[in-house]
Amino acid sequence: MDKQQILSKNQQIIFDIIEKAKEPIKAYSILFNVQKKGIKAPLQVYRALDKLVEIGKIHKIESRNSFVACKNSNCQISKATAFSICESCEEVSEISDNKLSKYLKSFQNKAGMKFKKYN
Amino acid sequence: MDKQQILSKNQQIIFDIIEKAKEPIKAYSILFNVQKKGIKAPLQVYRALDKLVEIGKIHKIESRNSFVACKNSNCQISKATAFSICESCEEVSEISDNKLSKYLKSFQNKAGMKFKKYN
DNA sequence: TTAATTATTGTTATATTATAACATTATGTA
DNA sequence: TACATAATGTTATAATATAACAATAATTAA
Repeated sequence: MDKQQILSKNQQIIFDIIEKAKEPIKAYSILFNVQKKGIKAPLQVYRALDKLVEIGKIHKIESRNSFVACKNSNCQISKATAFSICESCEEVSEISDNKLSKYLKSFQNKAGMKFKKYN
Repeated sequence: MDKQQILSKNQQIIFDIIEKAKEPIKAYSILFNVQKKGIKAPLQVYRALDKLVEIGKIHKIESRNSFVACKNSNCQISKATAFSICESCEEVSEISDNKLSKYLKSFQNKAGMKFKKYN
């Protein structure tokens, strides 16, 4: 059972934006989206992002400087998290813990594509 | 057999710096180091870095915005590359292709430490 | 329930990382 | 040689992230 973390005002606003987004979203893009809600400065966004990453509600895609909501409902911070990123369409998807080792062992997905990079 | 790539002047200068460095090194730190050799602008550094990554001579550690020389002598671009990063001392080491799957399967190294993140 | 502590917020300025745009020179190839 | 491609040089600017300081809200201990 995950202990349910209560988010602060800014954290909740910013988490909602990230969760609604169809794809990884950048800090300054988030900032643009929340200005109507009174969040005006980059630091307000970055602080919320730091916290959300820390408690495992979101992940940072380092190679994209972007953030996504965690899709593995039972994702614990201590578990390994990995993302596959399509080189042509840039689609990013979180790989669940079970799939992870399979993916990495075979280096190949169902469509026969091989992975070059893990970020 | 790897086809030996001949590096251009700037590429060679910048690769030498990275190879000599004991740890991952940042673009602007490289810039500082090569100014005595006539490389003055960030773009000159970034262009060389891009090329060196492309041909597999160096890797970018995305989460650190840093660059390291490839330590796997037979490392091919298409192969998976992974780094372990110590959370306390920040030491970064490249994991060779063979070790990779072992590391990821067991999620544990010889000292009994488990990994939280793969960047 | 006050006092002390910790987390969160607000704000301005600035540091760090990376690319756009344009002009020139060198290198490889038909 | 002529043509194409890769590499270089330079100025300006875009994009990403943090420092430093002040104030307020929430939590915990006495």
